[in-house]
Amino acid sequence: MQLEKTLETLAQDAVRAATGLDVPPQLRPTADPAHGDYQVNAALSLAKELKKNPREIAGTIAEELRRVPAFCRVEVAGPGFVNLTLERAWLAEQLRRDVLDLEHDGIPQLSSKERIVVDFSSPNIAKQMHVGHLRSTILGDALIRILRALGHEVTGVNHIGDWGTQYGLLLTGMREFGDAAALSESPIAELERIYKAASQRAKEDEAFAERARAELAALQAGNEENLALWRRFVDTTRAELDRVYARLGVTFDSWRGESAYNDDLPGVVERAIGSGLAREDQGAIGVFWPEIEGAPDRLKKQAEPFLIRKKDGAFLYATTDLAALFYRDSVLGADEILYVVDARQANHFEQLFALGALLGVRAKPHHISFGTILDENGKPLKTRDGVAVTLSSLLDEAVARARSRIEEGIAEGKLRLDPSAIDDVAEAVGIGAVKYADLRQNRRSDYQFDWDKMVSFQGNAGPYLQYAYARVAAIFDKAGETIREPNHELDLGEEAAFELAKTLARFGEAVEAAGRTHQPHLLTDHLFALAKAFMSFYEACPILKAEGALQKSRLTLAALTARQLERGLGLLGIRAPARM
RNA sequence: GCGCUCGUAGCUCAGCUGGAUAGAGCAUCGGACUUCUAAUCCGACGGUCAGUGGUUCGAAUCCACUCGAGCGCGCCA
Repeated sequence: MQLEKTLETLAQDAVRAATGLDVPPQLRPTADPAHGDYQVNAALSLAKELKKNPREIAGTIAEELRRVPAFCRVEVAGPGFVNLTLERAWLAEQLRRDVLDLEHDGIPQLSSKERIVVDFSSPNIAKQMHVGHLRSTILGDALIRILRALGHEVTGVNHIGDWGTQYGLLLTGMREFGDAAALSESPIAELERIYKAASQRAKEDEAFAERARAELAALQAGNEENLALWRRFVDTTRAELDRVYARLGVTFDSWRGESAYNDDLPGVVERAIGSGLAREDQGAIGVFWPEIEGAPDRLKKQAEPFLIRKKDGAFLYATTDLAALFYRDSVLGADEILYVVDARQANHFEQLFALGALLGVRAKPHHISFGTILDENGKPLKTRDGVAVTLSSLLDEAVARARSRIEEGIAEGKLRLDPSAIDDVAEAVGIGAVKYADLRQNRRSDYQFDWDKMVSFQGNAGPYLQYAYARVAAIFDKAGETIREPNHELDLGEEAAFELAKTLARFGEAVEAAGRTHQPHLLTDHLFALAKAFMSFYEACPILKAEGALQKSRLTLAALTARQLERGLGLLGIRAPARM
């Protein structure tokens, strides 16, 4: 359920009844438990408008709130706060709806469903995926899962870099010194080798460079042989990428990449020129913002144009992006388009979106920007030799560290895990830790990657949540029930049970807020609070040793916790093993 | 030069539609395992919210300036 939203509605009704004004009630959780569970602050800001003493206004609001069964205590305090204490029986009754909601576990189903396209991951063909792709991939995947859970119709697109000038070098390089066997064996490594050698050769050997340009021109003109070889590059790379995605548990609805828009590019430029927005300058074609009526203020002051065609007639990625924007708007019929891309491209997207709007694009685009992954010294994460760390080596490292911690735990008798399950659990914990470490942080800021912190497995980290789930799952193992069975009356008399219930009752709004604001860290924050509340409950309120109605109540709270943890982790793309 | 993002506890970060004594994790210190799994729990310590001024009954949050950091800025993606 959405506890705060529910209470806010009740409070707004009370404020309206008390003052005649339909204004936000300013409901907030209290900072200090001595002030109750929630407070309504509207009286303070209404004082000026109503020309009344804020305490007096608070008094009349409190009067209304005392009639609401959700609260057992309503008090005016300080300069005009209205402090509210939840009626536990009411909360128990409300939470029962979530207990019975086996389909959604309390996640609200939005009435205004939208068609959303999410553009994420987008690696280049013929290159290893590296840490630079990590955030986009797991952030995009989590957002898709969250938005779908809320009822939106979502299409995940991998806008791969499968077209461009590098293919001239690759085609020529492959023919002159490529190794067909190596290309089949480990395609990306071979393509990277070829590309490196070819670009070096092109600098030293003008004839080679000329051949590469000719092959590129032939490819773009539709030469069959070149297209076949290019397709081989794409397909073999794709197979290798698929292995990384499978490991991450990430899937796409579409792999429509740059090459798919190739034929649209001349038309896109024509359309921009025809509308009077783009013009020629020094042989190139672009949009000069100070000249554009209706352009956003900031862009009006920008001297640099948004170029969509180079002076040699070639197109740029701005052109491709514009073509993709049109396609997603008119062909896919998107209401919203999310671009999960590095913050450094903010200016590019600002211009792309502004131009799209001026050209009549109806879909609402958002740049879901995120910061750079830094090392412990605050520099962009690289290997010792200055190369970007590959994604698979990073995952290998995480899983290896998880495995050694698991083996340690088993040796110390602290973890109970069958040896045959170690591989699987290490994979789930290691990869879950990588994902959680990223998702738990506000995506806008850069984030410092720290192996020790991430794999310390203590506190606010993925394994903590997985451990909480494994603990609760073990109870149901022993009880011989599934986490979907118990649906008994709740008794929230004990503090730990009440605290847990309050957290459980906010799961729905945590998912909703994470989706609405495209910030998965709002969900990780909530899940951590939930796991923590459960751990306290677990220590304070034994379940299997309890009896009668009390045991049933505790079992039901534990069951709902397990369901929300499993589903919540699932929305982040993190597995929850039943044993660890 | 123009623009964007950001400075919160020793470290890594939440909080920023303005509300009571600024939160969490890690680290440090002290307690709790013949266990429903101690990757846990309970407690303690720790902050002039970069600085200055302003708006307000009230500012970490809004505005201005200063200092400091990162990033982006015509034919790469």
